[in-house]
Amino acid sequence: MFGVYRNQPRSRHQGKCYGGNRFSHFRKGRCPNRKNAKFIMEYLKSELTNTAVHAIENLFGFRPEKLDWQLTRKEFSGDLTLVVFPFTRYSKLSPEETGQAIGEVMEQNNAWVDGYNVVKGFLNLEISPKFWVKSLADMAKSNQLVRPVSNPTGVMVEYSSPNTNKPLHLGHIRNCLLGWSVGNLQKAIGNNVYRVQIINDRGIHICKSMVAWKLFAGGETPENTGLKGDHLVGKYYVVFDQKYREEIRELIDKGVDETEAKDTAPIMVAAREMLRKWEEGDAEVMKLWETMNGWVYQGFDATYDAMGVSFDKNYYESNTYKLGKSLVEKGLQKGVFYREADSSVWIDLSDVGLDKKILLRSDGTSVYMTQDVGTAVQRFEDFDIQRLIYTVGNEQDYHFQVLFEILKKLGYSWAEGLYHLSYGMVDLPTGKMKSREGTVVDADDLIREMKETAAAVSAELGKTEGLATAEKEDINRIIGLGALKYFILKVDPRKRMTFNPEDSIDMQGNTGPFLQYTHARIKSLLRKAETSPGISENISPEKEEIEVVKTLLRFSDVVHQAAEDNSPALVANFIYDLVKTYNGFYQNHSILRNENPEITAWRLSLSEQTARVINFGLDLLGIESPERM
RNA sequence: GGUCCCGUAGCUCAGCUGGAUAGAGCAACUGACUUCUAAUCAGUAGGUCACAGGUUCGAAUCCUGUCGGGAUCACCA
Repeated sequence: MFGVYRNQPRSRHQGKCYGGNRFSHFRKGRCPNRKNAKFIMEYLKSELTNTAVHAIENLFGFRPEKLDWQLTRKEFSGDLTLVVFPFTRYSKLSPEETGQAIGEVMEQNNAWVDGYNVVKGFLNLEISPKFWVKSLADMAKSNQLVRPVSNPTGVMVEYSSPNTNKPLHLGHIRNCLLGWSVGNLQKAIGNNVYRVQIINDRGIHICKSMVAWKLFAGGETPENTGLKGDHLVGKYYVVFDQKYREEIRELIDKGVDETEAKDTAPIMVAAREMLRKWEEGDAEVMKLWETMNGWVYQGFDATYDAMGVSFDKNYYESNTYKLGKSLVEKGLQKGVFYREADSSVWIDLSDVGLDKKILLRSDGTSVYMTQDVGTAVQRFEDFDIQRLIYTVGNEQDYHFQVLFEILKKLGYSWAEGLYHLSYGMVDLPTGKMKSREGTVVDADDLIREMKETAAAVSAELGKTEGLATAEKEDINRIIGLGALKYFILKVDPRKRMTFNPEDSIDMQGNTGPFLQYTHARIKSLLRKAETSPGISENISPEKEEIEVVKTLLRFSDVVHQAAEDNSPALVANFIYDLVKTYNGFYQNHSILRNENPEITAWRLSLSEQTARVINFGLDLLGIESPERM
């Protein structure tokens, strides 16, 4: 049976880095209630909807099911726009006349509507400045920025899930940042979140590292070399591969054919023997295995810590790989599975457009799928959860399609709550990352380089002069990581993305540091202010200020949408929008140097709420907001 | 070959249940720091939304097909 290990077994996370898709049957099915799909302040919308529905009913004798509201585009005057095309068949009027008729009634009947104009089939309503002033005041008073869901559920998020034979790389970074942020999003809307990973700690890959270490390391340890544990083990995985290829070449030179050479190279034979002993529970092998995995976990912990991600529970494949066998028995009895003549067990999913899939080998052992069936059941027993989100690259789309289908057929009601957060590869300009060609971007290296870049930019701009070294370093860490995380998270998860290690990640424009900078600048403003932020009824806000309020009011809906779509990118793009809008205001209006203290107080309040939303939003992405930079 | 994902400015990306003249950043060019942090702001230039049909008052968005890129279809994980 060992002959089947032709290559390193793949894990949840492979050497390649990964683009998601949204094919999931469940994606569309599970959220029929999409009334919040438009990021428009609910309150105003519902107020206006009532008025508009009445107006349409009285005018045209027909009651619309729902209205199409959108924020008025900048090039037109007005704040909110109602699309009236759908009503023309009832009004028997032109789109312009229809809009005029509705607009007139709305202006008369709704206190928030100050005026209106109609362009083609678009009714643009002008909302009273009082509304925006009131909204900001409400926001400043409220202690929550995101409306909680009415019935919270338990949500488990799985991410990272590495192999234990080499360090984490850029692909894991995307995976971890996505998983972490998706967990944050669920939490933000009020769900209970459990974060887990499944660690592929057994199998031929770790045996390769073990064999190579035993043969060539001369007793090297993380302690006596100063190497991070995961890098040390990864080093010997590379050594194994080099040695293995040497041996194959030698055998081929002696006239052995290639297939046989690959099969009989002594170091590979030794690795297989080690795996066999591991499966028997051989004491010496187990001890080495535990030691080397221990090194790896220490290394992983350091990287997770640097990334700012953590887990509530780790699952280990050495514990779970036999799970699921008893469930197969159950499935056989129910007739969900069937047994072939050679006694292997299968499921036929051709009724749902999928193939046949094996669940037990003819020798009775589990496969990846069996294990995942077992682990899923285990997790729903371990935790009070209704949903389980797997953050795994899109190369495993098919696997999860089959997995979810199997669990449904086994009759688990929670199977409807399974979701594969399928994300795209991270490519290099030259194509895929390949460990053999040494083009893998190491996570630790990348994080370190980002901090160095931040330090260099900081020094060049002279921004942190006069601060203590420790504080400078902390700021550089926050900015460097912010740049990296935002760079990755602003992209739609399911799309593949290109990363060029030659260009360092930018710190200007649509970047993490730009958002952080805006936050730091507001904080500085608030420190310097002699007036406290506050709201006066008499304020008549400027155009730029209203734009900021409008943007702030979208936040809750954006977070809900992002949680529903499992897309941190929506939050990232929103914060960028907010910051652009705020900076437009900041650059054009003086805040502290203002003769009217009421205006200063209002602008400080606007700024304070903006900083609050930036801070909260960045936190959802796992990005810290510096007080100064 | 079957199935699935992707294709928007030179580059990296937005564009939400179909809505107005498809938007940002980078790179290029022009302007704004004795004034709250210029890691900023304002502006110029840059597009047959891969292509062809269809549905619709209206399509980058939905449907069909074609082309291009990728993934997957193991008694591997």
